[in-house]
Amino acid sequence: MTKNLIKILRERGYRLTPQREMILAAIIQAGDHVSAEDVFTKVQEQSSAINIATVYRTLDMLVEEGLACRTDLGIGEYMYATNQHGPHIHLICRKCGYTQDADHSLLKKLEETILSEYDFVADLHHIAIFGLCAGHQLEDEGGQE
Amino acid sequence: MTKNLIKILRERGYRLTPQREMILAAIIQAGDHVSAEDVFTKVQEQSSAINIATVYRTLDMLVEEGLACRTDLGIGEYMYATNQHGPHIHLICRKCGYTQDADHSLLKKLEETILSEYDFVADLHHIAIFGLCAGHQLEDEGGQE
DNA sequence: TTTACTGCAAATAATTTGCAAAACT
DNA sequence: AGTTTTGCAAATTATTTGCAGTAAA
Repeated sequence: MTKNLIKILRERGYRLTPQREMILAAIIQAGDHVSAEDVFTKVQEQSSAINIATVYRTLDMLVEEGLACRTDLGIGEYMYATNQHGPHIHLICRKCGYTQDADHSLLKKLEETILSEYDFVADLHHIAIFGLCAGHQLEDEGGQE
Repeated sequence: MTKNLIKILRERGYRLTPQREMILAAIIQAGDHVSAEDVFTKVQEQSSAINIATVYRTLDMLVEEGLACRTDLGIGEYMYATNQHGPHIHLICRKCGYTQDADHSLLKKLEETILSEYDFVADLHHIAIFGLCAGHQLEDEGGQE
């Protein structure tokens, strides 16, 4: 896994540094979306010799290279995941923040339609959809808690 | 339009201030998604007596009240629109930022499925979908520009 | 050796907040 | 009058950046 990504990066002219190895390992092991802070913390557990700026730079580089994706889950910070992390939909309750995953296959049709009708390749691997979870579907959505 | 929202706000116990009137008018007249800055600028054209903090506070209040929605279009700032702004999908090219709107009806099925299978009321009125526009669909998505 | 990469600390940039003054009801 | 709302300026927070030192290749 990690080896894979490292190899790709080297092929594309990037240098292999222990920081990058650790960051890659962390984001892959997480097996889920993680924030830059999450990665930073996780890496610090293994070695304290890393800087948050490096985490941001590496993460951005991975996204640039199409090896990871960056998703806004509405919590004020971007979340990252490698593309090896299976595609899915995030359903996020705007009242309580409760998050559940929905099956990605729901989007197959949408993806195809968008491509054929708008000539647009939708990147729906880790889309976030906001709304109301079962426990918060009262009639007055606008009411203050 | 504006009167409508004002009335609703008053019914909910909010006070009517010229600032709020101007902000409401601006966001409604825009007829599209606007940033807090956009609103601020627009309102300043009419009257210079308004502060950006008030714009943010009013916009947040409208979202809280369910009268407007806040969408992240991936440009580093949130965009706002009243719910009177017709629902649609934003297709945003991650290479060039080019944005086009797609018909919201594409999501009807998705919305229904999410509700029946996950008991989740998806708020898909102004969803943003990232991907690649017609001009940027090269085979190597990861290549650097 | 060469040039990319990192750490550090300061810079950004959007948004939020505390508090006293102003204004709606 | 009483309480909400505003303006102002400072605080926050996530992320970015300049630059000199460090380390892959």
